[in-house]
Amino acid sequence: MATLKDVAERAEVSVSTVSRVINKEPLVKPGTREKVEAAIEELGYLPNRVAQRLRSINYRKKLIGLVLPDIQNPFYVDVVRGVEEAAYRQNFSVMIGNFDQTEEKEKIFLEILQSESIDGLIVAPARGRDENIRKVIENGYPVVCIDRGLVDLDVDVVKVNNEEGARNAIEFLIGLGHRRIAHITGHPSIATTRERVAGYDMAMRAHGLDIDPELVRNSDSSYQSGAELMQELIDLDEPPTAVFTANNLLTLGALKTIHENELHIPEDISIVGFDDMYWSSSLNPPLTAVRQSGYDIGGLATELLVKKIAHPEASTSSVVLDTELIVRHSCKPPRGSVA
Amino acid sequence: MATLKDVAERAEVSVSTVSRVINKEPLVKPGTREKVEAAIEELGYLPNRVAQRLRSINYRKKLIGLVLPDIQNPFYVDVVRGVEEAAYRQNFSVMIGNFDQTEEKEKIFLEILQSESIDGLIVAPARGRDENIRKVIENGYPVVCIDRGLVDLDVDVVKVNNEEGARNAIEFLIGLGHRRIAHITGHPSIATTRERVAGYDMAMRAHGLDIDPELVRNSDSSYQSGAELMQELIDLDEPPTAVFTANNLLTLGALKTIHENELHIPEDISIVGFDDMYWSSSLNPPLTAVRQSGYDIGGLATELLVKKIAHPEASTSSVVLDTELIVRHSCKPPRGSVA
DNA sequence: CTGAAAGCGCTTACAG
DNA sequence: CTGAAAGCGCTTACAG
Repeated sequence: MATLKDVAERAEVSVSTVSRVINKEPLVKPGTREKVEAAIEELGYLPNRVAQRLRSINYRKKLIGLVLPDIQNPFYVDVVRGVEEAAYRQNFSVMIGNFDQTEEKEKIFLEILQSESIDGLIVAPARGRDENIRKVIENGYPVVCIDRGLVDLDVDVVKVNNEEGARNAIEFLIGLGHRRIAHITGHPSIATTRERVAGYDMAMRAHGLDIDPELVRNSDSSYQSGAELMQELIDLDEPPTAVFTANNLLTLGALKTIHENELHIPEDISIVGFDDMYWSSSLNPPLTAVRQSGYDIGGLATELLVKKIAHPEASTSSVVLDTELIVRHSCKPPRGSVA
Repeated sequence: MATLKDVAERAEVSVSTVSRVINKEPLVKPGTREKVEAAIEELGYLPNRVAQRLRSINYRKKLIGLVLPDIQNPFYVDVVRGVEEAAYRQNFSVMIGNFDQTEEKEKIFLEILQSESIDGLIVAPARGRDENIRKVIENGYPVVCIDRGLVDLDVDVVKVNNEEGARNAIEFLIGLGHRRIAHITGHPSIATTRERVAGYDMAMRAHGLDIDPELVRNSDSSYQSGAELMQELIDLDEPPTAVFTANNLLTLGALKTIHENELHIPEDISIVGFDDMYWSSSLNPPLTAVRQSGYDIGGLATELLVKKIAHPEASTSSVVLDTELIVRHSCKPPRGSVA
């Protein structure tokens, strides 16, 4: 591939000059600029970003890292799209690591990304207290967290109002007449889990409903555990009339179990899931869900990060977006209710 | 962050020696190696991959590019996982580009990846005749295609036997007694589309069934068109009793329309989709599907690419994997049939 | 407005 | 077995 030097020779100028036109610096005589641009065109020259990155000072490496817990979760796919879009718009490349919920893989990715000399990092921390990420921050990299923050560290974070989202879902169910409302939640060490549980508690208490600990079940946030916990709920002496699932994967897992048990939604049981999917209407019946836009979260996180890269001294800021309850057809009043 | 030089000073050796231990070259005295390793440990040194990449000869840059048409399609998510897994196992980083089915974005990504000086590229071409990819190959980059090849170029490809997969699906439906079987296909310029249509044709003819052109409908492979084409099919004077959808997104779109029309699966209409999903059992009823493993395809493609990077002169090879028909509950004999 | 020179953090012959 | 030196393709002061 053609190099800077090739272009310089062709245009009969120095490499410094070529570098200047590539970087759109103003102090180049128009005629010179044209000669150089012609040479670039003729040679099909593409700047070597690796060399640029090596030579550049910190905030111009034009590479950000994105580290995600689970790329199989459609929510994070939306995040990827949002980040990519925003990053490429500002001429940043993005390197993605998916760590399948294991801290070991998270650590490896974080090291690789630092080795790749990123300008900064967008990450959804595995746990609220995340040593791996703390180390990255100590190494001086700008970091913005998405979806959830870090308990003991002051970082930028872009997230959604989980408590309110959960509360709205539960109040919707209560409004329909449900009293025995179950909640299948994620891993308790994840901040979003605790916030969603808090929203559940708050709505229940606000309506004078007791919280039956049997109805609130933990898991590791996976499809598999959504399926298992739903079965436990169904097997209860007094099963719930409605269930609120704390994420995409849990929802899908619960749905599988409900169908296997030949229970009908919403007649036998109502369900509302946290996280909407573009194909929620393809489920039968169409799913009522709490929508958070992964695309927007990813986009905002990227913009925040890019700003932070340019001004590392700026104080941390956090963005909290609202959720939206999308009512479709997976809920109705419980049997025998007069609502 | 600590550099090679820092480590060298600390260990009181030259940078050459440190470089040798990092690269696991054999000719280092054990004692020296230990001193260096201790220094690396103490400083928390991580090699700068950008510098390594810049300095390295071609096949040691340790970076591959992955360019995908649509990361919202769960099949490609599986591909990503397969590629990542295999790549990191061999100490390669991977940079991902998602081009949302547009040739313009594909071109941009391809340029970025070349600028990042990748060792090679894994790509699912947008179209059978893809000028963007041809250019990359001409620039001398090893390329392996997944899912579909290039019509006029001899490239390595890892794919699935689409014709057979489609044929199996249709024969299953015919075996159930269906005669009016519709096929919602992807964009005709994509090779997989044509192969799947060929499988459909073959099965129909083999059983002496006429192919009603009204029942075979094209689209751009998206969720939206799956939904629209399904509606057209339903609105036919003599609607099909079964439908075969050519990919994930098309299946989900068709499902949405079927539910909106309050048609029951499988009583009113049977459906089998190309592409299985880990949550196919969460659909109601659980979906019968032709399974192809994106994970395996991604993994194999990566191994092939890594080999090709090491031996660019090797002749092209292609791997064709088998599909598997996963029978669940979305199909049954048509009404009034005696099967 | 333009060029010569240094240097980013490494690897790779070349000597010894 | 180890070190000094060149160089990957750029950017960035420094002169002019």
